[in-house]
Amino acid sequence: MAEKLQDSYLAAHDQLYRTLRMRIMYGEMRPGQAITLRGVAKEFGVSVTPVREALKRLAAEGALSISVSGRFQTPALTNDRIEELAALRALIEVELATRALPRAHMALVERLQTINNAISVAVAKADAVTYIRTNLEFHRTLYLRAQAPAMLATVETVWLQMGPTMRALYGRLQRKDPPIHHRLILAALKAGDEPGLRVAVRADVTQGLRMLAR
Amino acid sequence: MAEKLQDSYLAAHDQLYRTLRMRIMYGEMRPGQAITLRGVAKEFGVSVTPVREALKRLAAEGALSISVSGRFQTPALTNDRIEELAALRALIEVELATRALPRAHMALVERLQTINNAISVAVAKADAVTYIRTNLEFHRTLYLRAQAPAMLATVETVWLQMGPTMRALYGRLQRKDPPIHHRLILAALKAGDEPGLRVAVRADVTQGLRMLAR
DNA sequence: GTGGTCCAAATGTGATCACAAATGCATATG
DNA sequence: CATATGCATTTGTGATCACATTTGGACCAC
Repeated sequence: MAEKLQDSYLAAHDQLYRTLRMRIMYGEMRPGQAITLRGVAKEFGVSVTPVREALKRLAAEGALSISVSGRFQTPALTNDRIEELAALRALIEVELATRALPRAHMALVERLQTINNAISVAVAKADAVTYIRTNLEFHRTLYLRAQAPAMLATVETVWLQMGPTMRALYGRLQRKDPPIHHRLILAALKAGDEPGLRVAVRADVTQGLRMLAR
Repeated sequence: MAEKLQDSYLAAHDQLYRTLRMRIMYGEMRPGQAITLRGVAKEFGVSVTPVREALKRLAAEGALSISVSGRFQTPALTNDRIEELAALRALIEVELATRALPRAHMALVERLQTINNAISVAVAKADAVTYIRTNLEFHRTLYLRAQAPAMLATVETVWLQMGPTMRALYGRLQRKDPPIHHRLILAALKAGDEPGLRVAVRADVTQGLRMLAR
């Protein structure tokens, strides 16, 4: 099976998948950017076989779209699709936060605050990729406490689909302030305030949507 | 690209994907059943290359699980995982039904009633596969009216993951009656009763869960 | 200049092969 | 009879090749 001795070793197609997935989810690619089998194969020094698997997998998750002739590119989402994905985020993430709440102890809140500081730094530097990555890390860290792997996987797929678009939106946004809703989330977690937490998460998730609908 | 002239032609790996996906979603395979590249390749008269793509794609969607040594098999879900997937169904399908409600005219209700009759026939014959397929067709027909393709795709992925388990559950269930909740859904659609529709959909989706938790 | 034609390069697809690891069963051993 | 050993088979992975289609642009006609 071409696997080496160490457990940490990953098959080539899996390594490719993870690397490309991060690039897409964290906004390192523009919407509509083309990807070719031989281009990726050359960049990573492998043949087209593992690249095909990685790209097909990403396409199956909606991270890439396939043209009628089989070409791969990052998706350029319509406004309707963005609204739908944001609604999905709201539905699932509110549930995940609710399930995490009874397990959210002080140590978790402190970790979230640390991540939030990193988000503020990224905002100050206008570093879009770091902003997106740390922002998603904030959410993922909270939701991991929900002990709901299927829900988390589903919402990560949604994040993946929105990656390139979020990057493009960030450029238009010109953020200057650290995320206000994250503070509301942290306050609700500390207070054990479930209704407040649900409102705060929903607001945070749908916040970026409003500036789009102008 | 090895495609023929007609638009209806599909690439081999896509044809494989759709066929296997239907087998899994509609409960034609038992939980834990093994699938091999060469076995599928031989059955369909193709090489392993397109089979690999189809199986990897199904695995990416959670329809198949991969052992540490790379073997494919249908997933055997834990009770926790089943509860989680049912909760996901409830979240998303209630939203889809709500979005479909204002567009649900009489013609749609009549189509749903026709499908419901087919479900009753399948129940009477104790035909598990037909029951699962027509039951999902009932839901899909309603949700198509919601004009929310991303949500529909997400919930179909959940159905896919539950396929083999639903079949196993059906064997234990020994259904004798046509689905009572579907009648409640139809009544709520006719009356334009959104709260009633939400309750009915949620009950229908989580119904099968209770007999599992015994 | 505009639109059409043709051809070379680029691209995805599927088959085949070599390889390494895992599997499973027969055989041996206590 | 139970357990361990060894070996042939099975299995997934990745590289390579041939092929058909698509793409892009140069070239030409009007």
